[in-house]
Amino acid sequence: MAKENQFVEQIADINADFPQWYTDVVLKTKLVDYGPVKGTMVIRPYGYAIWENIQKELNVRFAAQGVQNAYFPLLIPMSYFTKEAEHVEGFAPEVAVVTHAGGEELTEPLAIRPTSETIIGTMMAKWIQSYRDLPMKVNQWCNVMRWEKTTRPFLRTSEFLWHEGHTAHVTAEEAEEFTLAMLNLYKEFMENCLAIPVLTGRKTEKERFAGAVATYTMEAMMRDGKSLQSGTSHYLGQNFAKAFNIEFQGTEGSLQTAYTTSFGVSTRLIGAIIMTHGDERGLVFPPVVAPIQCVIVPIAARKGGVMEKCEELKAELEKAGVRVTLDATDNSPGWKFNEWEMKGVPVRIELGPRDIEAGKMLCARRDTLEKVEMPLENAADGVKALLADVQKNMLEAAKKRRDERIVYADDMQGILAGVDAGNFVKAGWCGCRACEDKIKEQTGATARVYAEGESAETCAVCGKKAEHVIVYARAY
RNA sequence: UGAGGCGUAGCGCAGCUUGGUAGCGCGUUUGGUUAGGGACCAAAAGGUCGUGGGUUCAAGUCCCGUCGCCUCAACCA
Repeated sequence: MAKENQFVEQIADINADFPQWYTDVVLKTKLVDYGPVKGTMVIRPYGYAIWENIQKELNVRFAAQGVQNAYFPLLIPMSYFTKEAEHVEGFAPEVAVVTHAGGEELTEPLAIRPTSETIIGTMMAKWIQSYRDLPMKVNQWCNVMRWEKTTRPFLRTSEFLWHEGHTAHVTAEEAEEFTLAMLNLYKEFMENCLAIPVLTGRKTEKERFAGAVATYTMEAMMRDGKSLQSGTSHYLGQNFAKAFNIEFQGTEGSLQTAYTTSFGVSTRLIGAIIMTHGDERGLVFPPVVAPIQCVIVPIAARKGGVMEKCEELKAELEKAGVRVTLDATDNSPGWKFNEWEMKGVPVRIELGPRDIEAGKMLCARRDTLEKVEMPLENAADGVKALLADVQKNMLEAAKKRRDERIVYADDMQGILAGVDAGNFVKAGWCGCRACEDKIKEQTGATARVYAEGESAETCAVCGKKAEHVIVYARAY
């Protein structure tokens, strides 16, 4: 029992102190470390592998939508930002600027990109002349920098990795349609790859991206009931196209202005995975993006034939495309069980002399902590089926946890009580900014997303006729 | 930027009230015994106590400054 407590002390209690649990778990599992500059993080191999898996999954989906990868420069002339009034106002406070280079002061300061609409808009203006050049769909995987006041690994760092897709279209309808197509692409990816259910829909004016006509979001519920904006897709209308002169000749010869979109998800998604699925033992990774999908723990490893059999099994699983590791360290089996559970590996195989003799292996799944015996024969098939079931079960479990915590309220008291209890709260809204501000002021909750297709009688704040239903939650 | 907390070995901490030889646990290294839920024995390595100044015969400890980190609020993916 004393030993048990010793283990528990390694990470904070997830229920008692969620923020501390989060910090403990990301550091102790070696996903990330702090960089020397405040707000920066080092993404360590175990964490970066998740990002690479996310990239792989998204790239396939982008390609299917005709989006091509490219790369644009890190440094953007400051003057580009001033071309779109709302955009510059929204980002000015958090832009880092290079003023000196080569030992001299620059004639024009250079912004380190906080996002690339301005430079990509400039380049698109150069590349687009005819309706035949449209639609143009590019994406880049890159880092961006936003000088944030307070930071947390993955969730909010000064520098972070993301992808940003940018498209230009002939008509508003086509651009809007594409904006929603990307939102749906994200939703499918979140559910099938990360096992994270999301609420999708439009943001209120207040929460809209600086310079967009409409911002669509996906909101995920974390273990503590708070919401995490996990990705956005923006319909930019002609705001940027006009500012950067993205113009083309149409079929009938007249000069027209394009309609543009942008969309992105970031390394914040790694934080979302951790805070959606994690438990008192540590991380729980969905198999599709898990850096290691299966770990083999040899039991009584020095006994004859055990390591050989483990190596054999490892080779078989590798051949079948399973990301597998054999833990050949000298640590005790119990130590390894706890370690790999903390690291969130979806399936663990325990293989000892007794199993080998019986032609079996013991498989422990991380999501439910159940152990099942499986035949060693055709082990890869069994493991792959188990991984698939873990993936499916994780989404279902997360969806169930979330749905139990979506409640309705019809006044301010109800919203406050709801978010205090760690819920998403749906409530009627008249549509005015004053009521939206008042909710934030009095409850700390913000309007996360419109609950589309739902209706309510009255606004929870002013009691006037409700025009919309809003999902309110406290957010990261 | 406001409020609180913390900087002592790789990690977690004690020591500070009342100044007097730098400590504990974990980890690491070496050798051995172990092995189905964080094993054990023995030996060893590892510190300008965040940093600058002051008080003192003497500062991890007292005083002043400064830097950094964490949590909570405001801003944000």
